[in-house]
Amino acid sequence: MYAIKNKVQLIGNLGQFPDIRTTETGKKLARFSIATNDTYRNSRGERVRETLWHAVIAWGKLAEIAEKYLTKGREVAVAGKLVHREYTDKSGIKRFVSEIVLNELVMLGGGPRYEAEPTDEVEHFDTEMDN
Amino acid sequence: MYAIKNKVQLIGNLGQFPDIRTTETGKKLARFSIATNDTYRNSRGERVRETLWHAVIAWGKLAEIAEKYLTKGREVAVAGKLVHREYTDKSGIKRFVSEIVLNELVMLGGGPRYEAEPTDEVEHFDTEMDN
Amino acid sequence: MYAIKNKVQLIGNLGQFPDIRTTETGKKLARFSIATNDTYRNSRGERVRETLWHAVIAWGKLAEIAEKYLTKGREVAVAGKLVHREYTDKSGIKRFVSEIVLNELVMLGGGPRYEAEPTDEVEHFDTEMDN
Amino acid sequence: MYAIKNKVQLIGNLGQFPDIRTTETGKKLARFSIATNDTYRNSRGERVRETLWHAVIAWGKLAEIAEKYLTKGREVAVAGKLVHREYTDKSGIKRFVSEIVLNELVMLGGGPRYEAEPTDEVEHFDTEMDN
DNA sequence: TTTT
DNA sequence: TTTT
Repeated sequence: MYAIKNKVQLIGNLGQFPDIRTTETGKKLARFSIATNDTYRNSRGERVRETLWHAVIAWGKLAEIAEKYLTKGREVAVAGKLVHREYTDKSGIKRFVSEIVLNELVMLGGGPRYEAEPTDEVEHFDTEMDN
Repeated sequence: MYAIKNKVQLIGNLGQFPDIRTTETGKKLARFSIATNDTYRNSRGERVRETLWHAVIAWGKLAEIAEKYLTKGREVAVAGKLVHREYTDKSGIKRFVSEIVLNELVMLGGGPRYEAEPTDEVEHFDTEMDN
Repeated sequence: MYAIKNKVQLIGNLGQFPDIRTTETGKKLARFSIATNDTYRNSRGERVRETLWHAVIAWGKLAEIAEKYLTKGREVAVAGKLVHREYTDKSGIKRFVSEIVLNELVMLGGGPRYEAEPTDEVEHFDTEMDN
Repeated sequence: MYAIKNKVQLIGNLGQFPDIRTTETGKKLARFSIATNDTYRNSRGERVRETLWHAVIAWGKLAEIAEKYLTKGREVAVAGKLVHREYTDKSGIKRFVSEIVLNELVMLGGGPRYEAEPTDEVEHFDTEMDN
């Protein structure tokens, strides 16, 4: 994709450690969520905090970097392409999901800021996906 | 929103004339879809064309400009903020939608031209919105 | 400026504390340099480090925030407009300078944090400025 | 370069046909200027038109595309990296120049169209370049 | 002149 | 589910 025609860029923090998988064809993918935080004044003049959670996916080399370096809470800047997919969930309902396919990943701030608890790592995505 | 923290930018063409509405509080909104077109080579080395349709929403003055100047097929460059909303459809199913809340709109190519003033602060509304 | 038509964005570190001034008309301005750091492999396959220094200028409220919160070495993300000016130096030589007029400033990493409100419209001044 | 750390993006028109050269090492380069146009209201409330001219340089394949497809006046969207160079002019005066090293080039509006493949990594050359 |  |  010509990035200038479809470009998303986020600066925020990881909600969880990346979820790492490998496709049948041997390609690694990493999924994680990034929170962007905003504060603004609403119509009544009150300061409101808004957090948006964005689903991102990294493939190949970027997935490997995500696996090695990204930790829960980590501050990152990412850029990628906005895509929209359709899938059918377990109950047979057709659903849509929008996500950002990364092509850039820059770690910000100092080192890992989260001490990894011995894990009960939760999957955040129900569906299997093809490519 | 600090645009640098959550920024989407698209260059593409309108799929249809904008859909214009007015909220109960008298604010105008315009909704339309933008197609971004990509051609790339797939794993078998074939040229593939990919079109992605992105839902965008413009408020207030940008909505008025969209109403006046945007036409089906028009080439535009837009920038905005990526948001994700949840709603319940008519059949009671909870659905998610991702859309781009515009703060910039530039008309490209031929045809009548108007460049929307950038509205930096995305306007926030407390009111519920239908889909 | 329609930011989408002229947009620069940098993530890097301040070389020095901002230089703060006030124009005759009472407007505050802050000037500082941001280093962007890159490592790449050159044609001989050696890892090379490249640092670029960018001149930035912030006006009004952004200048006040820069004055209060920006420190030497601070990691920041900035966005603005690329401008080019011509001036005559002390020895009478005509010189050109390119700089980024900020409209967004986000502090990254640790340390005291304040996120500048985006000022969408770059402020324009008729007055001459020294360098 | 991680484009997200140093990114410039312009939408505007070419001032002239690109100037095409080839380095001693056989690499093609194209130089051209892009005008970005802005209208804003000055302190006296008058509408002012501002045109900024940006120097851009494209290497390799992008230079070839520029040579083949870019014409005077052509509307383009470009993205690249902001660099600053120092050189000594014919009269022995040390001068600075800022320019945008392209990694994306999209032709807009009417006319023959070709969309340059994005080259994410800016190519780096050890050789000196004249201006 | 920064940072990792 | 993050961060300040």
